[in-house]
Amino acid sequence: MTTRERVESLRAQLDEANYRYYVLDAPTISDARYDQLMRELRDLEEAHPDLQSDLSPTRRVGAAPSQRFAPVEHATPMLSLANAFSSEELRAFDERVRKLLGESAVRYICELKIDGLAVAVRYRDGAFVRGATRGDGRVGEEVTENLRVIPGVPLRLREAIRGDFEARGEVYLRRSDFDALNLRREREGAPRFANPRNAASGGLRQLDPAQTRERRLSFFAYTLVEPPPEIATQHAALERLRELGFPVNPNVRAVASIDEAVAFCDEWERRRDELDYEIDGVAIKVDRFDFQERLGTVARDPRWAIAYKFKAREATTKLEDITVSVGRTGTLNPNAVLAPVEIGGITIRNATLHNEAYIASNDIRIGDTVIVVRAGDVIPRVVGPIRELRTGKERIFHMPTHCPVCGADVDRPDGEAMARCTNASCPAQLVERLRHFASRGAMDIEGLGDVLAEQLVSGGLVKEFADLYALDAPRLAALDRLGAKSAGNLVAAIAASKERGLTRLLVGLGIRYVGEQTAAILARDFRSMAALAEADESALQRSEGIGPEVAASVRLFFAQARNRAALEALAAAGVAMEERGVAPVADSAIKGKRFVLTGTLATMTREEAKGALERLGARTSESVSAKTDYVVAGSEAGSKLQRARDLDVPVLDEDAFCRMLSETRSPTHR
DNA sequence: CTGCCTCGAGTTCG
DNA sequence: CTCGAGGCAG
Repeated sequence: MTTRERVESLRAQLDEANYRYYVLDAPTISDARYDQLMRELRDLEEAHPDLQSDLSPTRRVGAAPSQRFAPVEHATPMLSLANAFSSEELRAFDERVRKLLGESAVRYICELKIDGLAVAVRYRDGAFVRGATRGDGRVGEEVTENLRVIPGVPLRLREAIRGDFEARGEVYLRRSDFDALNLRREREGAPRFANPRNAASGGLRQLDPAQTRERRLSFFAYTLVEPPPEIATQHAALERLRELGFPVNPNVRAVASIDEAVAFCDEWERRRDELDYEIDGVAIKVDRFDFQERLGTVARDPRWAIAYKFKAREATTKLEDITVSVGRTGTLNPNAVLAPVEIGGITIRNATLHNEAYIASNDIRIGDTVIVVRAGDVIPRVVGPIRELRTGKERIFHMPTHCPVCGADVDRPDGEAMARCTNASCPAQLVERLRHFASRGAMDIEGLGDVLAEQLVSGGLVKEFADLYALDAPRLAALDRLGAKSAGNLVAAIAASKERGLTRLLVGLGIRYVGEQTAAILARDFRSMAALAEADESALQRSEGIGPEVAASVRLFFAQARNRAALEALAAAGVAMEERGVAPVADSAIKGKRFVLTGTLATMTREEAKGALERLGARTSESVSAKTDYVVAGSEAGSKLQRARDLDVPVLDEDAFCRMLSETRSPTHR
């Protein structure tokens, strides 16, 4: 074999491996073998400069940086699609198409709309010669060298088509590559990217193609420009693109009616999170090219296709300010004040920014135009700025050194993420603690929410928890916006809370590391506040799940004179200091089983379901693991249900769950 | 020491 | 719901 033949053979093997990996998704050689072939080829090319070629897989490492991106005129304009936001609009589109064509039924092809950047790639005699961004559709930017480093873009077609050939598609970044990229940047101290599309867009427009390569961009082709006559439909064109060596998205469906297209849209709007890349809708195209031609294009949009857009999950808006609030544990929480923006039917005005480190690592500045997402989790997040829109007037945020409410020093212990107000009687903390004390999981005082807590503290009526129990209706009615009737209801609710029992009282006190579960264990093992107050750290650690940190925190709470006095005042007011409530059933079929509740149940609240389970001796927890016995999934169950399936944990729907409850209960009835 | 598993804390809108 | 961090088993 001559050297030239060996070089050609290596290139063919590497191209084939690439095709099997990126297009067929079925690798046939190991990464190590691939690297070995690549090394041999590189060595041969270095030794024989006359054998070098732009089309060699070795060139995917990235050529020398270019000075700028030259404008490229698209011979055929890169069209945009008209948008539809509802099934009604899709049906109207279908009617118009059928009327214009005079057909009673038209076949469509449905393709996922990948959230990336559209590009055009040109080939001459089967060899990649030029790539360009969409630009405004008529003129784009030349990004040939950047596209060359994207493994999914074939450098040579699998058939050497004579003359010019052009395909179009989407450059995008997989979620997994996006996460890895951000992780790397975080380690390097570089700001995170807000979303995969921005990272891909920036990556493709790097002057140094080697930088583009590091982003690990991917590619899907979806358009064959100027198809030959024997290719008469879009689905045949996709098939052809695949044969030629382009990655083509597999989630495509040819349908015989608009109803099926609507079903496809609904299905993928539901399933969009299953994919490793982001999609923002579905492109619906008339399948037959002769029909497409007859329908033509008006203004900028073709009349033969429409883009169904999913409900938005993100939007851009202005970050007008960052305010700082004080939490019940004294944490200083930065909040984003946003110009109101609608995402998925809800208007967002505020969002948490967590802490100073989050703001810095995402490079968020006051005055920025920011991207806000509201994904599967309902709570919106500010994920990052659009740096291109900066004016230079943006301000970097710094955490205040003094509490914005009481003016006390702010402290941030080494290694901790949160800054804290050091004043234990800071009014803001008092309000938040009071709210927590009255909350559902704690003393459950109905009618005592954030507004009233604020009024009680600022009006000087409550300085510690016990003061609540001295309130009477006339004094409450003196507060703004509280009538005689609601004042009476509140007094009754406060009185009722005296009998909640030790667990809930412990939760309400807000001892660090003591939440619902830990409080329940402490109440179970120590039975009374007095016994708990006397327990030393080693006694506490004998309880299940209590380690040195929690034990020390509990000890510290009871060691402080102020807390002991507060507890005495509560006891004097008549608040129960022992565990109340029902003894669990001695024996039942589900005793000791671990349940996780997720989603919304129709016939009961999550709290009620939890109570019912606990009375039967079962345990509930918040996260699904291999130790979980059952997951109860209501409607709109989220990631926990997914995890249950991954771990093969039995899943009960509401019916099955109710049956289990009643069957378990009946033997204990007489 | 490492890798689960679990808990606590903070979170938005209507 | 997600993150951070404590508890605990191997």
